[in-house]
Amino acid sequence: MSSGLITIKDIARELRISPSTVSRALKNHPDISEETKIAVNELARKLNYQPNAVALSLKQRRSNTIGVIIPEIVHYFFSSVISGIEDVAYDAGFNVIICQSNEKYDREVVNTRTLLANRVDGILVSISKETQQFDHFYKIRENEVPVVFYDRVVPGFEADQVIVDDFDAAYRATRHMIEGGCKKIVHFAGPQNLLIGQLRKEGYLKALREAGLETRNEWIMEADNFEKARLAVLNILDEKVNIDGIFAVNDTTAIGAMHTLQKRGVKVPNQIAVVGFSDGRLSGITDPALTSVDQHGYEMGTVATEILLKRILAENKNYPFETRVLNANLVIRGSSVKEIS
Amino acid sequence: MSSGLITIKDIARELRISPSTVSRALKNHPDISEETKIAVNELARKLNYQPNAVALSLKQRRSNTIGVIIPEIVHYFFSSVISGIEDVAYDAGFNVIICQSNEKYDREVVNTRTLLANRVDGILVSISKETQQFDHFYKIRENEVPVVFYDRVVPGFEADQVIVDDFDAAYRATRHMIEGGCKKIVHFAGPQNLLIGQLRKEGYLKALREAGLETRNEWIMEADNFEKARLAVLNILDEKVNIDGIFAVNDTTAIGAMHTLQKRGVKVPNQIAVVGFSDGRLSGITDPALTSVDQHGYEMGTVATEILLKRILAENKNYPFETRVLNANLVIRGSSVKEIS
DNA sequence: ATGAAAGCGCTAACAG
DNA sequence: CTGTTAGCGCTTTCAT
Repeated sequence: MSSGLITIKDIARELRISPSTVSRALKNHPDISEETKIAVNELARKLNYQPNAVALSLKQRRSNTIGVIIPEIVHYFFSSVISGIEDVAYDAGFNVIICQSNEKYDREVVNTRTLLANRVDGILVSISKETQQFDHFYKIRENEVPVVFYDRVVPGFEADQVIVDDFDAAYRATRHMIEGGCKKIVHFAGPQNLLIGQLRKEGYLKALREAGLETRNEWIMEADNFEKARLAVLNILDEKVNIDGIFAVNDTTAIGAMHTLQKRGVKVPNQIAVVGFSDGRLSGITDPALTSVDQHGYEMGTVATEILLKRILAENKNYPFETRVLNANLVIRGSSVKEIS
Repeated sequence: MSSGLITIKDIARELRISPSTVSRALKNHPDISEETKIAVNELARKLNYQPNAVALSLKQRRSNTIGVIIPEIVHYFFSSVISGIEDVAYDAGFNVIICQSNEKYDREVVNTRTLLANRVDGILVSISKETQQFDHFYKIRENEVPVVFYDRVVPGFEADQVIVDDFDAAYRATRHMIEGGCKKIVHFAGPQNLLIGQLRKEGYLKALREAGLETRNEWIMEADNFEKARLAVLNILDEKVNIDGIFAVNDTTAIGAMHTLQKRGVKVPNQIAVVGFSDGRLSGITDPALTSVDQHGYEMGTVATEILLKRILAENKNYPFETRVLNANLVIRGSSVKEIS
């Protein structure tokens, strides 16, 4: 923090008035005469006065800052969320402190400490893949700092939440594959300690059962990134597991699967259809383009921030928690549409 | 900011000692007896005391926060940069306030004001595509807040900088195309008010000239996104401009070009080779995979932050400015390698 | 070894 | 209409 910055006192001294008068003049307080108001504002502009937000925070016990804990910025979905958060916060005059957990529990815990120490007015969290213990969130609550979970929530933790209807989206995605003629669909699943991992799997299972199709435990493989998808596909091909569709828990995984299939000469979608989840920047540009579920990251960011700000600004914060479910639409592209043969 | 948070006073009251003693005990000051130290630390832990970083900032005139101005988070390159910034800042105990300019000059100006108001200890900036006027940066300097520019710098503004050798990278990329047999290469250029736009163009031109190839003004088109690339390609095809290579200022543009070419039945790379710049997540997954320049976003973030922290922590900040040039390596993939015919 | 007091920049209740 | 004062949470001289 530079020492060069002008304070209200500097203006007061120069104008031979008291700091409080300057303060009031600056906020256009009715008590102050036009004359002094003009003098003060003029000098303030001339000296390029910037009110010290830190002092304000301390005084008002309100930092006008919200904290964000995000698993990994370098994902189209998450960076879209941040973008949404940023835009809404910015319009409301709030700053955003970003903390990456890098999908690590330990780091997530430190992140919450940092944000509390910085007296953020509220926190937006999507939990890491590793997180299985939630004391740190209870600590936030004890400190009466509002939290909104987005996308990856803590099961059973009462709080505002913004999620996508993962269950339904996975169900519809799988049904789409079935309607397209798939009968033996495997699922590349996410970590089952994350609710979204469970829900996407359940949606997949529901669609299969509803259609009277076979479900098998071996058809559910934990694979949630490019490399794991590659290995899983190699395994499938080597073991000659007979399948005609892959529903992946996210796009990177789906793309990893598609690549490996194609490298091995398997035709997508005709031999094996592939569907992803998240609809990142990637989905449009593969060949064939990837069918995926649009998760509306930007919207999730805006909605979560609106909910958080509402609670921050509320007189009485004890109104019931809200769970907002965004609907995720299936974007059908080439990777799932088998050609008529 | 919640009122529930424990302060040093609460501890003092409970222990019937003075706040100053608590403060000292907490920082393990030699004057304090072991006894009280233990008592204080125990109670602090028990009450889950978190030092108020805001009060500290005010007192120490140092916020332990750095500000980041970034054009758009939703780009692989920029989000990688943030990731690098985050990691280094985090290790040094600094927070990161992110501001998106969304490529708008006005917003960038507001961003600088916000960061100054929040008394960040330093600022990392990559200027927006729109920015042509630089008063706001001079204002930062007047306030003696250190700035480091990364990737998109202000020409002529004396400051620490971290850049990629855009000129050389563009030169090498173009030469690679020439060596692969291209003779008529067009350039899809970025905004020429950005130094990187100019440098990439100049590198391209140098390679052509050096090889004794023709250069034409019509071969340089301003196209720096998917859509503009699409239109530019359509124009080329409709006008039957005879070319055999496209060097694009970034990957999105290159991919837009490739797609449109392929849709019109043009073979990439055999009829027209395509090379991008930035090496995002996208480049590996197109078909053919895109040859591109790896810009090392994460490294740029870490290096820029290290340089900034060094200056922030320096006793005397008046040592010469540093310009760090990261070398960008060309990643050769299928889109530029013509098959032997 | 501990406490009292001042001050970081700002606001607001209270007093004229 | 303006000034005085106290205080937000913390550190740091200066006393004791």
